Amino acid sequence: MKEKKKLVDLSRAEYDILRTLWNAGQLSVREVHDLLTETYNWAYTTTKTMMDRMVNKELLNRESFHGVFIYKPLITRPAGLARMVQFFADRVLEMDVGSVVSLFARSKSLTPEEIDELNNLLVEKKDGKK
Amino acid sequence: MKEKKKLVDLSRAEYDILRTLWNAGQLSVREVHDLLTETYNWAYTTTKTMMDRMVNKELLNRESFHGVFIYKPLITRPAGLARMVQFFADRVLEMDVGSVVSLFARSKSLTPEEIDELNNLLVEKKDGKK
DNA sequence: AGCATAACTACTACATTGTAGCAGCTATAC
DNA sequence: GTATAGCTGCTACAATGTAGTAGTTATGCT
Repeated sequence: MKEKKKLVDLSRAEYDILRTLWNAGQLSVREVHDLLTETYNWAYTTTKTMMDRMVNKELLNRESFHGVFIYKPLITRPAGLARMVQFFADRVLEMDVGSVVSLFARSKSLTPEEIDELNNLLVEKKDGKK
Repeated sequence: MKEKKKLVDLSRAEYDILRTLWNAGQLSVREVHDLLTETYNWAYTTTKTMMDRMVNKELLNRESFHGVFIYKPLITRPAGLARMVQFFADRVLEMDVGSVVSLFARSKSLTPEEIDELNNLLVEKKDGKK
């Protein structure tokens, strides 16, 4: 039996920060901030605080590169997605997660491997529950 | 021009409380608590606190009925859904809201009128944005 | 009728998240 | 070499998540 990886619960803000990092690979606070400024009208220090707390929670990792911190996600996109999809399927759409996951197949936003991973996480959760 | 109704941002917990009320029409704290106990393992007073704060925020209305408060939702289900759907479509699925709304047509969880209302709220938002 | 008990209510409290300012440090521009 | 701009650490305050306590009311039992 594989060790149980507990699914992370992400706030919407945390998810969006992770999202920019999943897309870009790694970014400075400034870069994340600029990318999110459309969505959240945060002060720069707000983005900073968020990201630093996420480092503490081990959602992000950071390394100093020539005097500036560069942040990387520590969880994969499917792992970050799993809870949100579960919630949305169960309680918003009130339909089976499978139907929702299949949407990802149509949007080009996840690779087949990622869809697999997502599916596993969701299935795993369903099993554990019952 | 109709007065602009600003879309509410609901936390997941608030949404779930509203959901039990949308289903039942009106309930006491105790009833909501019992229905949510599976999902959230809250203490009774937690449910109480949540619901009272929602009364202050005018998400719920309450009336004393024979000495016990009965709570009703003050916003409709489509109104409560709109933001969540928008977020999920835009940032999780990364596809057009329309595709997501159409899922509601297949799940029997919304009436056609509600789907219309939801669609209007979402379209309205899109217009305002651009 | 009179008290114990259970349930409900108001009030308070503490942790986390959302949001942001400030002060010190470094690099860069003159 | 000093002013400036950007980065960092630290602090703060409001809202949300989570819950305990104490007072009040209704109810059951004797």
